[in-house]
Amino acid sequence: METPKIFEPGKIEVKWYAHWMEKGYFHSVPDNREPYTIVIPPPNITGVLHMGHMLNSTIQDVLIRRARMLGKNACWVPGTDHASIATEAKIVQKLKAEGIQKSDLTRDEFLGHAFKWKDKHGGIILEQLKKLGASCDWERTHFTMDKEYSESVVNVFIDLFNKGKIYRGVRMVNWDPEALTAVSDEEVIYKEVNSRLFYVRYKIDGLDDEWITIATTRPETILGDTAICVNPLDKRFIHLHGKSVIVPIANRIVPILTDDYVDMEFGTGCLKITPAHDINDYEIGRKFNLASIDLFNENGTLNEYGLHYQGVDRFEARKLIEKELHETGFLSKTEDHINKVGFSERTNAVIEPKLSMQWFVDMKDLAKPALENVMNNSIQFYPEKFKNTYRHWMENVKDWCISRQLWWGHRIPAWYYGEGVNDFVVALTAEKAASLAQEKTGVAYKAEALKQDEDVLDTWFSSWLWPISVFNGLTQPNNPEINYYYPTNDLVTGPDIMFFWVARMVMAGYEYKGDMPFKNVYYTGIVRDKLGRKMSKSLGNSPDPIALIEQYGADGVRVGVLISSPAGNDLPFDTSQCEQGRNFTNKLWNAYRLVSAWEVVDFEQPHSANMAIDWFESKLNKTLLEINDAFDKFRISDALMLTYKLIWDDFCSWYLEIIKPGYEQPIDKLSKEVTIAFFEKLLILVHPFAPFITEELWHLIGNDKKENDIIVASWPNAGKIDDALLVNFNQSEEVVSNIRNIRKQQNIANKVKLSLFVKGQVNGQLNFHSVIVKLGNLSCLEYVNESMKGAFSFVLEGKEFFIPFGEEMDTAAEKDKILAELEYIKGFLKSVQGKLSNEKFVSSAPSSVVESEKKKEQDALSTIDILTKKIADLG
RNA sequence: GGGAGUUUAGCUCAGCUGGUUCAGAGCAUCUGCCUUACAAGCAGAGGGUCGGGGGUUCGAACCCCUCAACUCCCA
Repeated sequence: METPKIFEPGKIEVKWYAHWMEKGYFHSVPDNREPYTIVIPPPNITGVLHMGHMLNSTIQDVLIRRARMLGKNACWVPGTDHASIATEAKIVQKLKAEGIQKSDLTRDEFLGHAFKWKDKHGGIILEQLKKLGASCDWERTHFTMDKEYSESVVNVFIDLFNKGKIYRGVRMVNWDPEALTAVSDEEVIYKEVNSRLFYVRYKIDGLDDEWITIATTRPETILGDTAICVNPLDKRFIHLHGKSVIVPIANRIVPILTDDYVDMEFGTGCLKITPAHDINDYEIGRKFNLASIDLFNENGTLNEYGLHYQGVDRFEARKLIEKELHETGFLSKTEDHINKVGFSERTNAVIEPKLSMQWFVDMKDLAKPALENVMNNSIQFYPEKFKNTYRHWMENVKDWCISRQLWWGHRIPAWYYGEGVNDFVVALTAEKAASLAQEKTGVAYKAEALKQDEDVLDTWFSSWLWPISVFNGLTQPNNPEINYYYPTNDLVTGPDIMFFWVARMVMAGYEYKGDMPFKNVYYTGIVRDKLGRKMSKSLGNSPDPIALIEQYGADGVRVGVLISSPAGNDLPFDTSQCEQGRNFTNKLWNAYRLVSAWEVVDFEQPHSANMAIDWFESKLNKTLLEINDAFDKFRISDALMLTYKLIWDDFCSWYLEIIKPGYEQPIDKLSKEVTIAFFEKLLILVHPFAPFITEELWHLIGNDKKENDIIVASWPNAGKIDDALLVNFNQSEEVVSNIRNIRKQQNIANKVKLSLFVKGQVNGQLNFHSVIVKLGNLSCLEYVNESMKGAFSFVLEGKEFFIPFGEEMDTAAEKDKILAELEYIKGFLKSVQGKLSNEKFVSSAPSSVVESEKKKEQDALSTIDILTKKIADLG
């Protein structure tokens, strides 16, 4: 049966993935090989594959596959994250659609629904990764809420609490009124918004018709004012020091304070203080011991302190209060104003600073080794520029709010035995808690009488243990697996989760393993669309990766996403890149078709083939070194491009064209064998990038019988490199290009054979004589002592090449061309001689540079000489 | 407001310690070709004051100053 002209990826992808799985190639167990470990950044359990995952996972798979071929024990641990806020929101939404309110359910009922849903829909993304070819060790798939994993998380909480690094307290936190939970500082995204600045008059208490005007962007919080504040140096207000004002609407009397925090330039220079609803006001409130009036319910509506606005949403209340202030004459004016507002990373709701009782991790000690070991490159960042960002965060790290008012997640193991703020103990089980409580108070408690904290932990409080817990390193310390695989080698992730995740894994690594969690962190860029916009579900500008795989093949897509994506740079993605990737796989396919069709006959190897083999061997070895180097530096795109060019240009366009016998002619045995051997090496080099087609070709090309698979083939070692030969071949390429160029310019058909004469070849033939004859389609290649008249010519490396004219050639055009060349070279000579006649250059430049300039001068002079003669010859 | 980074061909990017690897690559474009593995291809070609200005140097894409634009991080 005829091999199809076009590579069809669909069927073979399924076939080979199943084969690899069946053979257990992805599965790793500790042995005496060197381990190479990557833990996947666990995607949300509810997630579907998007372009970011594509990029990220392809890179990881490339690294893993190459490591496997290098003979390392490669282990890529997959898994998913429970993603508490996102998942809970999804489940709440889904229940709502079924007419069930979360508030109508008990915690256990809700979790029942959640787990059912997770079992049904969770982990779709892992199945999608398989389509991409990801060679994860699926037997090791973990989920951050697995039993043993959860145990680690809870135990870490208990441990940090016992070490005094976790505390509970009332603090100003970022409240998400939509998700109804506190979130960490990192989960708040600040954006500039167009808002308005409201100027509101407050009457001075005890004085007749004396007013002071404040400026605020949040008039709805007036009802929570417990002071106003001016700068002590502000002359405008000195007479008001010590006085009080009456808060409009609330009619409460509050003091005028002085503090240099107040910016005299901003607004009116007079600030209202609402300690419950602004972090800066909160600080001033603490300083002056002010009362805090919390105006809002958890969902962002006003509570009883909102008086007649009770139950109204905060933004609606802003409008209504503006109206009331206006009607009652308190509002003196409003101005347009741009300010920064915090939004929830998850729900996009406007964050409400809110005072509440939460759990925190004290980060100071944890940050120390985490900062140090990144700065001293024990842990390497690629690209290095992210070290700056990392350092800045670490040096200014704030305590981490880890409690979330949700149900989906790891429940905080704190147990309350009374109503007092400190009436709790922290323990794994209620029974343990009961005995601890007894120890603490001297009173006997029954386990059932204790009430467990209702909150769960921040998702990242579990994912920061990922590199340890996927090997059960906390529940079974020093087990053989953790000892073998930890620290892992490379982490591949986006810079957007450097603080959420990377930094905290480093902290947990040093705290619990006394060692780094990984040696290298490769930060990928963000995948953007052609217009430079971030790909997102809401914009609908993200192509469906699975559809892309179906269209271009998994290999094509993998090559497409990697071909222009250097570390840390954004990847402006366009499907044309997948097209390029697919074309590349097709090129490989057709190279195979050519080689496989050659019929072997035992006869002497042509000289040109012999030369091509010598050359390509050197070329391949040299490029292999470059590819290895690119990998070592995490320059994955470069490694791919080097591989791409080695195959497309060097192997297909040059090597195969030289080797290839004439139409329906057989090939000699040796050439075919060597070509197959080259092809196999090339397939190995492409395999990390394009696993499916390479496995297919590997078998088609003859490895089927040997029952070995390319996925476990050995990465080649670079053999000898003959640099002189490479240089020589380069020159021959140029000769051929020049011949082709003359053909093109003179409209000489490729089929017409030409004669080529060379002047200036001192000893015998050109190295690649036979190659030039073949690729130039020459009838003869001869060596002469005199310049030829009536011929096209070109000059390379001091040698003149002549192709005699046919009958009617345009000598005038040829002459113009040479004249232009002459002009150029004269200009060049002038600049070189300029340098050489500059005494300072000659005396201060290194001698090698001066020498090379002198050589340039000589070359230019002789070329000018040749060209001048040529013009004369043309008449 | 503070900090970091980027700016090189139409697009995406290389360019290491200032000097023949110095102006490069891939894609795109243009021109010939359905030449015998591949038109998802082959062969050629044209594209750049290296963001602007100034300086240091015998010599600057590279070092310094300055301006501009964009991006990211933090508050």
